[in-house]
Amino acid sequence: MPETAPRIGRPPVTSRAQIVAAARTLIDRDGWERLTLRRLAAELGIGTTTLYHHVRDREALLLLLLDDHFAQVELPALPDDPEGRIVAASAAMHDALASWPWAAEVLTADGFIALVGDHALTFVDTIVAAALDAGRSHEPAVAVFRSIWYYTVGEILVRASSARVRADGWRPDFEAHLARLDPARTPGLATIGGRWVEYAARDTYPEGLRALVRGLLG
Amino acid sequence: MPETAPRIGRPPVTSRAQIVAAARTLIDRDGWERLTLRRLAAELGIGTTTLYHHVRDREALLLLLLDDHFAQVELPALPDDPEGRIVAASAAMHDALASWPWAAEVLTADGFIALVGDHALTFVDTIVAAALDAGRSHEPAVAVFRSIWYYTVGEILVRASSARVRADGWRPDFEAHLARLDPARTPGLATIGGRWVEYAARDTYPEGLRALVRGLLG
DNA sequence: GTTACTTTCGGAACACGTTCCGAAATGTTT
DNA sequence: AAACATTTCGGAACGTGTTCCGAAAGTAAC
Repeated sequence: MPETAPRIGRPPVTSRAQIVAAARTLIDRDGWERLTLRRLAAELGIGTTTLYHHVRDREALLLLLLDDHFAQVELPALPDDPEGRIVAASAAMHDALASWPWAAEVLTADGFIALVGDHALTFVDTIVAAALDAGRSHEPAVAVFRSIWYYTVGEILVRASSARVRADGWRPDFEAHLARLDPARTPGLATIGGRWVEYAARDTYPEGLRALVRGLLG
Repeated sequence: MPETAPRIGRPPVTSRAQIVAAARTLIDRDGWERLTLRRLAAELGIGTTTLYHHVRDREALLLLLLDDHFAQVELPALPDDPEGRIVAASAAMHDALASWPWAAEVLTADGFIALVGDHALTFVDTIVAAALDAGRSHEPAVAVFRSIWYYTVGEILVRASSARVRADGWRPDFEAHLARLDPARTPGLATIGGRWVEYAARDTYPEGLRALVRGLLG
């Protein structure tokens, strides 16, 4: 946009890009959980309130960070057939998210719509376009993407949650809870028992994805 | 548990059940978004800090509330074939969550494992047991449940998010963002455009579920 | 009755995200 | 120069979830 409008008023002391950059610095130095708006403002040498003139929300900032991460991820070479393209793009999307330690936190910030930032849309589009190619009409194509998206985010969240459960103390609690189930009332779960937790920790994304895509397109 | 241990020390002024009941009262009276720990303690006539001796966390309280809701939901009559059983139980689980206006908030509180409270397990078990019946071994049966769970929660979250987007002002933002897409870079999304938002608002859970289950068991 | 022990209670304080609203800094007009 | 319009800045304050740690209230032993 080469529009240089009248440019009236006090000039901004900070840009959105600077904020994102400072946030990344802060995260790399002190860790994700120490990223607060106050600390971020201090890092930039501005008042905390000022952040709100550049970013709607803490959540909006997180989405900017997520998109910033997606900007550095490349879509791999894709197969020709639609199904293969969907699988490859989904796996790339999954890996991009899984390599981001704080993805779980951001992904649960606001559901699943606004989350799709500018750069992530490349991945989204590949999947939607492939579903269209495979003969789906508009609404079903979007539905295909959504199912894949749920599965992708879900598997990441479950694994993150499983890690947190292991780190805190209450993994024994949960396993004990499973073990204490009444086999008459919940025979299936009683059969599985503590292995539930074990399974949740295992990354079986690719297999599940292939089955899912086959079902969606089949 | 008829164990009556020595019972030493100061007797509790409140029980977990009373806390949950008070929370429900508060929600019914003032709305979900006004449920805070301070107000809850005030409702009970106890100090805010005291809540923490009965409940680990705000999140733990939400999970108790969710389970309390599931305790009032009945599993419908189920077909004989495993696939039909899975579909029916999943739909019941979905309806139970969808009828809970604050489900989205709770479901994103902590991922997907601890979330499965005591009463909800009836639904979980029905699905897992049916997958076992359909010939799946332990780990795949759990994987089947997880895929269904992701889809169920995801569709609820998307619809909740879509409603919030409509309520706030930034639906136009997002639609405009979609409309502004470069058709060369994202041809699929450019084709779909603003209808994305429209589709997200539509409840197509049953159709999607049937396709999903067919894929998972096929 | 006194002491010791165990458990629950809750006031005070902290950091957080967020909002109100007035101050500050610029471009434009007179 | 001066007044105005427009935009950004940020201090103060609110309500939130959460933790520290000492006070309170009971039971058991002496």
